[in-house]
Amino acid sequence: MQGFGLLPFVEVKQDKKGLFSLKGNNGTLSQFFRILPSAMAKNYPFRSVEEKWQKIWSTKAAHKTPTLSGEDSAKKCYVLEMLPYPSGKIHMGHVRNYCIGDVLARFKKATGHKVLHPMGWDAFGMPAENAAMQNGTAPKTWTYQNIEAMKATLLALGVSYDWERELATCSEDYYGHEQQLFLEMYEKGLVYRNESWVNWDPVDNTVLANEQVIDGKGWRSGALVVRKKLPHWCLRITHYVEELLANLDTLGATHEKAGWPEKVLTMQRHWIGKSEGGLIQFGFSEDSADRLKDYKDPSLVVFSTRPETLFGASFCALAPTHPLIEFLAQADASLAQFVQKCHEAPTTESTLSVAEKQGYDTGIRVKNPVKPTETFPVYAANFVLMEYGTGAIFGCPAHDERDFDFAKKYHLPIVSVIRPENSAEAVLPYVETNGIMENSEFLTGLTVLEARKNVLDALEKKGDALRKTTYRLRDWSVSRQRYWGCPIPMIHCPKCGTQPVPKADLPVLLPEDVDFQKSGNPLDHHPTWKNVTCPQCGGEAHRETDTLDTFFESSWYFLRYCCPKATTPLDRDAVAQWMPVDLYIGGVEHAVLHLLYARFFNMVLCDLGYLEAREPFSVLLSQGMVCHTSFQDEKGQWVYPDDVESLANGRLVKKADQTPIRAMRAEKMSKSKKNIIDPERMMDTYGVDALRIFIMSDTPYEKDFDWNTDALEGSWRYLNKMWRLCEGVRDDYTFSEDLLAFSLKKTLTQEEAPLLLKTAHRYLKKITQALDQFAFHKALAFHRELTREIENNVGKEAHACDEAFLAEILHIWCEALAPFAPHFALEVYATLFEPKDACVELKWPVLREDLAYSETVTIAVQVNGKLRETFEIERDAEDAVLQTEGLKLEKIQKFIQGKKIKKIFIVRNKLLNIVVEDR
RNA sequence: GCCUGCUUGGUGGAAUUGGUAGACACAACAGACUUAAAAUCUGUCGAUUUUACGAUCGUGCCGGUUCAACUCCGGCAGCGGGCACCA
Repeated sequence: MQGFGLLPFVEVKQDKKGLFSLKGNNGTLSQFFRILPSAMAKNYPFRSVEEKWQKIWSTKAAHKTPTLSGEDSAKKCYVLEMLPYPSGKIHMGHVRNYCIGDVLARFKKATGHKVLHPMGWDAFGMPAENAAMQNGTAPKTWTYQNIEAMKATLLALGVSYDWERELATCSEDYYGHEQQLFLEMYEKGLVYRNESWVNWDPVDNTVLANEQVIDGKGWRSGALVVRKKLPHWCLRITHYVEELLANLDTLGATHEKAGWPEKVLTMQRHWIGKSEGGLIQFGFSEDSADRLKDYKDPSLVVFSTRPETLFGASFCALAPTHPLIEFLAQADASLAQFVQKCHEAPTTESTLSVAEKQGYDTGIRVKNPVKPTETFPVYAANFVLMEYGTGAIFGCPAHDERDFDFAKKYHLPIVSVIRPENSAEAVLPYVETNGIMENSEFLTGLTVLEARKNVLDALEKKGDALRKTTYRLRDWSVSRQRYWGCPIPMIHCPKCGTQPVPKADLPVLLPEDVDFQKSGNPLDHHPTWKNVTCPQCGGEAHRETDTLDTFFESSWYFLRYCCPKATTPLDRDAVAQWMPVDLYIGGVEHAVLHLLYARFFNMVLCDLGYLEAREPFSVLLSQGMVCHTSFQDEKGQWVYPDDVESLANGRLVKKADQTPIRAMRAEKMSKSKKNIIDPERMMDTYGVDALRIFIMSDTPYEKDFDWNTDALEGSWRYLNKMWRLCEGVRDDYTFSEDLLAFSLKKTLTQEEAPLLLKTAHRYLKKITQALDQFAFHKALAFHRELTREIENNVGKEAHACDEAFLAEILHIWCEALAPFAPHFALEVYATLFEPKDACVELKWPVLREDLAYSETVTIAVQVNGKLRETFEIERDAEDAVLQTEGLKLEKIQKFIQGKKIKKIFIVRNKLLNIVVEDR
């Protein structure tokens, strides 16, 4: 039957199953569509498909890590996602993280890499103890219950983890080995015990991290936090500071290779905070000698990065905890009072920074080392930190804002010693370092940098200075007065002092009969656990009751994944095979602490002989947060998105009582603001693959992601549409097993290949490139375009595209989707090509590079840089041909008529710009 | 305050790294199918202007380089992130 007149050309055909379909190729009916009984227009049955493939993966051990032989080493690929804390439920942030990791792991595996893709649990930490205090569940029970629940969700998500390598950091096996590593570090001199100031909660009897101090009060007890000196176990991360800093330069991304984001490298550089300067000695003035005759040091040592400003110095300021201040306070009650006041003030660095600058004139005076006739006062000051430099500074008010404020407050002289290069006088404080020295005797007239070198040379010669580099980074205090952590394997003996636990006695196990109702560290008031005999003298001794900071566990878990069953902490060969991690994916919130500690550990373990690669993570992908609008009711209470209803007039009300709701801006999903979407509910409603596709769509991985359930539904519709497309194909075609093999073997020229095959290869190339650049959202956009091409052409071109070619096209289409939607892709693959389900994961399609470009190109024609017309021409046409063709165009003629052509610019295969005289 | 990013339709975002701005989606609107709805399919969707063909403007703002600028340079504004008495 054929149409005529205004009716489109239509062909009605009846297929094998007796269904009718219409084919048309008119503009209004360009779509191939099918008349289907409503029962046939069914959706992708995600539940059964997911269940089926997850079962197959598990029984066939599809995600087991391959063993590597020698020649495989170039093909190894270690894909790692930051291990989660088992808080109880998988949240959307996790889903995003693990989807990125899984797409990469599956893509790498499909392209022939030998992939290690493990998962585990960062299982020690406070929430488990809080749960114990609140509901009496033992931390261990609570933690393992959570692990079980979260693991079930991850399995349901279809993430390709090798679960045989799963580890929980709270297991004896893991922390026992960790204790051994701790002892080896101790033997190497990398562990020491130190007294330092901590935030102490006097009600809970525990140390608080800075983040746990809120407005100077303990976050749990509400008690006023005090500073307390406490013995701590510390790790000498500062021994590695130069390497930690220098290697950052090698980690960045280049044209040739991916690397770490520049942002993270910058943050680590700042955290390390290297500054070069000098230690400068200030002698005490003669009139102070009397008060200082019993003081241990004959002079005051100050660290400065700006020694060239010494001629403008007018005071020294010391930390309240500086030994000189402590010494003077013994004889000066009001100084002691001032020091006391400083100690009581809120103690976090952020609250310190807003506090007013306060000083106390000690009455002591020091001599200016470059001008010994001049003396100036020594203050105790609340803004000087004992932890940085020497805990003492000299102030040059003219060239430092803080010193300027201080000098004004206490009426100290302000003398300019640097003037800007181009003007006679600076607006003070002048803090720039480009300038010329003035009022500085032998330095006057020099540039700042010359003066700095000069003055240090001069002072060093006299023995009054020593060049020195200081860092912001401090040694890592790993002690926590907590129960649910790795016990520090040390013993305190009243006779022999502190002794390491003999390695044969490891692991030091956590006791399980613990009382959480008393405040303080449960290990400390356990009746028997800490009683032990001294390994040296055999006398009565007691265990260290501090446990390790949980960052300790996360600093080496990625190494243990290489050899999870090893009887030593690490198996050198296995680690050498897999390390470094090729792709590390996680949240940017770990940019500094975790990633710095892990790098440090990696270096230490190299030096302990466990591995060779000094940097653990080659490429770091830091993903953005998952955000959602948060809602508040009239009373300012947070409301779950699920409890909010949008009325026809656009207003928002509470479902329960129809009271108005206010929508706040989108921010990171968090329990406290209730702006959370439960991944499991989304998986139940739309299926896992829809969720996986959605979370990888639209937004680049590194940016924050605004949750949008409508758009998730769009991904679900996309899967249904593809599902229907496949049903149509199945009705029309049967692909024999040798068909594809035949097609792939065949070499094809541009002329032989049907258009759709060329299109498929063009998109395959784009999708592959996008994935190589981690542009997942673009890969999916291209896949949608490919789907549309297939949809628009498969019916129409049935005779022009024989079955072998179509088989190849559909292979590309299905395999390119597999990393994103593995269940769907496998099911489609199985129903089209592989009815026996023999295939448990798909290979990446083979690209026919020579077909991946079309033989014609569109040339844009511009006149004076403005687009006026386009035309089609065969690829790689000569410039002269392009020019003639372009100038021939009617529209172009209109624009250049009667004007003189000045110049013509030609970009091969792209564009033609005709520059004419403009009148 | 210092250091960093970022700024493109109603929204998320593309743009082969200087060469056709708005791919692909979400939302919205219109139409087809349907008794109706849902689903599905089709179309429209930066602004101004034009009956129409089209034209002009348009990538936070101002200026520059260039045949050609979202892209490069200089200045400004806004938003986000990191660090914050660091001597």
